[in-house]
Amino acid sequence: MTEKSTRDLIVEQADRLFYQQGFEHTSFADISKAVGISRGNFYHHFKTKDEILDAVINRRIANTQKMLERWEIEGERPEDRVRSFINILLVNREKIKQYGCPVGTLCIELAKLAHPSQGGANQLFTLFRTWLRRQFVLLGHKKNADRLAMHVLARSQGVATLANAFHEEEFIRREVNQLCNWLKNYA
Amino acid sequence: MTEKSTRDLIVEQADRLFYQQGFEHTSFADISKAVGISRGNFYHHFKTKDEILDAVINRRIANTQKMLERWEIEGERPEDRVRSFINILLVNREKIKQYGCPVGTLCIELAKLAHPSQGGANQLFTLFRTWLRRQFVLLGHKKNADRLAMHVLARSQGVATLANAFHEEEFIRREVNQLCNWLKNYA
DNA sequence: GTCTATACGCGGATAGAC
DNA sequence: GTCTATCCGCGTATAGAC
Repeated sequence: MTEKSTRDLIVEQADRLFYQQGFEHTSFADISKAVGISRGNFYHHFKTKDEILDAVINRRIANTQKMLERWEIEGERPEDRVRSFINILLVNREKIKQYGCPVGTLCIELAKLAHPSQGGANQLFTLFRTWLRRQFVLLGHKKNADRLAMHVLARSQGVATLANAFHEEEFIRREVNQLCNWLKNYA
Repeated sequence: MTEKSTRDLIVEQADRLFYQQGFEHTSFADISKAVGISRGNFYHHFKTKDEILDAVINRRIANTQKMLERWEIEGERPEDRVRSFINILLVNREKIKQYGCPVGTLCIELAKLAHPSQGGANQLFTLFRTWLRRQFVLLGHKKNADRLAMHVLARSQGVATLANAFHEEEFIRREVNQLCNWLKNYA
């Protein structure tokens, strides 16, 4: 069991704080306090805040890829795998009600900031899009695979946004069930 | 034709800038520059930035109410009115691709900031929710009216978020058509 | 690698003249 | 009502000791 490097700890805490408080609203002081190091030490690992953001995005991309691979292995049939995706709305419902979807909210924030790392954040969406598309191809919907992938993505984003605003658990359950029913038409 | 007061001009420009750049990212300097007044003059009209935010939210609430009333009058049948709502995704597609949905993105930002005006921003969602619910009641779906209203809201939010990330006009058109088709089941 | 001290600019907010 | 001048704290970033 190798110990986590300070750098890893910084990225880990920044990841959490960017999600919970937003990128711009999170200061170096917040992160250094969370990690338990001085602000000065910080700059030994990252020169700018934007560098931390890129590290956080890369971390999220790596974690997402691992998760998608896991779903690919665990889900026997493609429809089971798509259901794994839909179900994160339920699995993470508490966090979503508080902070929204980590992918959607970051992309939205970076778009408003006209931030250079927008593309990196959007890659997270693309990861899901490509993975979902593959599942629909496997289900025999090659021609409409991308259309169907985007539809599932959009539905789940909408649920996350309204769950964040209204905090209604029943709403999430209902929409998840509905989306799973919709999926049956293509399985 | 009465002239616009400076106060109105401030709220108008703040409204635009909060939408385009986000609330936190917009500074007093940005707003005063847009209005063409000095920063000091500013405080004659608003004591704090939060006061401007509240004024912007109230302006949006008033404008939304007017729009909903207009749709109520213009749309003969309830299904026409719901279609007016769905169609704003197309009417405002350029702005949505650039800045997302004004309601959704503000609510998400204020949630991350744990801002006291969250409730005010969420009221904008409630306005649409209540209005949509009434249309579904008129369509004879009294029991499921709120469920259907939330479904339409969620779908449109999801489309806005992905349109912002991917900038794909075809995606918006497709989803709007699909949602209009879905609506036919209830009309 | 980690710390303390510090520079520097910006954003929010105030005072007071005109 | 509008302006200029100014204060103050915070946030990013740097220098340099240990």
